[in-house]
Amino acid sequence: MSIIWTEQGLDTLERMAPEGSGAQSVDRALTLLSLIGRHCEKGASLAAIVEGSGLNRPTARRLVLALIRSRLVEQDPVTRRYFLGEEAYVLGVLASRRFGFLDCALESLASLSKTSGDTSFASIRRGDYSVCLHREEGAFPIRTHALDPGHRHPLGVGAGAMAMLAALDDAEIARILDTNQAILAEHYPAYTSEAFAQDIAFARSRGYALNPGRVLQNSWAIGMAVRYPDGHIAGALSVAAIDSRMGEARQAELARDLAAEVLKVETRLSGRFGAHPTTNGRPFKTARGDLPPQSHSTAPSTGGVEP
Amino acid sequence: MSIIWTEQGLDTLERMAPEGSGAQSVDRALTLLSLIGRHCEKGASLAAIVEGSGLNRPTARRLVLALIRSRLVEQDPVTRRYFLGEEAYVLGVLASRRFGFLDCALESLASLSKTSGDTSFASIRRGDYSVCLHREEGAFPIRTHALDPGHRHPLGVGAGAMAMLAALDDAEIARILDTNQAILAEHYPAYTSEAFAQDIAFARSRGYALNPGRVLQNSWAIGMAVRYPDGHIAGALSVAAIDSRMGEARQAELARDLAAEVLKVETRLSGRFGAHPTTNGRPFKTARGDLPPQSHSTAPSTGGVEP
DNA sequence: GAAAGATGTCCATAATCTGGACGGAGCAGG
DNA sequence: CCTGCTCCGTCCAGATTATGGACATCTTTC
Repeated sequence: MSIIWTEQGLDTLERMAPEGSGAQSVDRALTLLSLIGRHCEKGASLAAIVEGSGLNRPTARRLVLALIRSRLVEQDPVTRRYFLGEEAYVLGVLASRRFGFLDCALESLASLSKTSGDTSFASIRRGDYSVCLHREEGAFPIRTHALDPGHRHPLGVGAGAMAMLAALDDAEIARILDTNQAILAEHYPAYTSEAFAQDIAFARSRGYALNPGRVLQNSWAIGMAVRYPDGHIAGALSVAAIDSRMGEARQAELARDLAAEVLKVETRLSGRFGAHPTTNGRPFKTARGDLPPQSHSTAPSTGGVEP
Repeated sequence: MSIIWTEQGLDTLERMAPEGSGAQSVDRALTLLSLIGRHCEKGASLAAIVEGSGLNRPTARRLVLALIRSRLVEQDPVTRRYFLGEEAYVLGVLASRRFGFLDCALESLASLSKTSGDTSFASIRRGDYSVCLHREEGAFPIRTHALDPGHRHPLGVGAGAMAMLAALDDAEIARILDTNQAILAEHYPAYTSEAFAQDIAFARSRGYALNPGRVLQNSWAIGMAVRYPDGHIAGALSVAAIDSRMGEARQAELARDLAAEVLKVETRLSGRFGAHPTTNGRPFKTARGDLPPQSHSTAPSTGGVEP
């Protein structure tokens, strides 16, 4: 009925292990971890994990037990459902010294939702996907719950994700769309190549991305990308509302607010990561989608430090 | 020379796997993850990882590669050092819906450091250890850097950790001290059984824990535990200063401020987790130190929901 | 500029993980 | 109260997987 793809499935496993590079159980376990993260609100049942991972029950359970031993995952003793654990929180806090996008964005989301009355989101790119980190509700009573924290959509699907996609160069866009081809065709019929081309062109000319109800009918949204001081993309902010609240005029208005907040977030990021030009105070780009299992001397692409 | 135990070693591995419960590479990999988390500031070299884990290089590298594949870890292409990756940040954000201690504490840390001029910390309990999540510097020029984010000390070592320890019941305290015995003897000679008994008694009678320079000479601190609405411990706040700024009078003064901020944090936590009495809006206690590899019906101890 | 110190890699051996099959808990209905 | 169903957790022989000593390479040091 809905086009949404919440209980998203066994995509990652297949594509992930580039090729016999050892430690496969670890790969599988971490896939499960990510999967459990997506169900962070209500927890993941073992069945859901099995279903979502393509593994079989015993294997999944053994791996999840390992995650529990490390406290990355907890199991509700009564519901038997699996949740992210305390260690995940701790690691996140420690990692946020290098990836503080959400920290810098929260305030702006609050402001956006307050002035607009609609719901705003922060998303980041993770490989060829976009993950929602936070949803800030607005006061307007009709709210679209198309996107929950933890949910993941292919890059380009949704306003924030489209803003991030449109900010990339054409070659990479092509690669990403190609990689996600199968999933797009299966779960997001509204996102044809033409739709992508159109949305990308729109985003580039207008400066903001628009999702004209492609994921969920009547649920429109606009989004803008946020960049680290060095220019690479930190994430995106977006605001969603029902279509009747997204006419041309209001789009322009929201886009103005959005732009202002994006600037603020970038300023905060800059204050936090831009100050250490020589040291490693900010994330370096990693290899992208694939990851040819290391090549000592063939990583000049971006460098970790200054140009 | 220093008593501090920063580059802490191969303790976890040995004790962790309760006994042949499968998925051992996952255990090892996640131990490495935690280890890398401890070096979050400057990154971990492969040598440090090898040293710290007790594994050998090839194995460590293979496991770290698996972590990199999952984006939980990144490697600086030039330094070759390993850092926590973006996925760790994402998971942390998602987990923080259930463990938002630091979110609720940050503001109070800022306030504490501002009014006192000294450095304040937020720590949480992780098993039989205490992990520092955040350090907020004060204005006073002489600062002790005894505790960095990511650092881990046995429960009871340091003011915050002692506050959490003293809040537990005697049986559990005994178990914890017993578990940590070897590490304490080796790395924290100042923490004798008598010292513990004394500090615990002090904390319980005064309402705040005091570290009279036991970790680092002249570096004193006071700490107080913070609780979730259901009474179980969320973490601790602490303030550290050189001994000359920790006389009885100032202790009392700081303790008063600390108590006020602890109350605020607990109020925030309550607003965030207390509101959902029936649903799973807050973390449930997990099994403690060990974790007898699951026992379906023998987990009535704490229950996940309401009494 | 050569030694020392790290990092990354290979491959035969040995231990580990896999997954079909089984037992049990909780629940709805007759 | 029992039956049927679903979901969860566990076991064990077979097969795939990980292990770590030894080697190659790059970087730093004296």
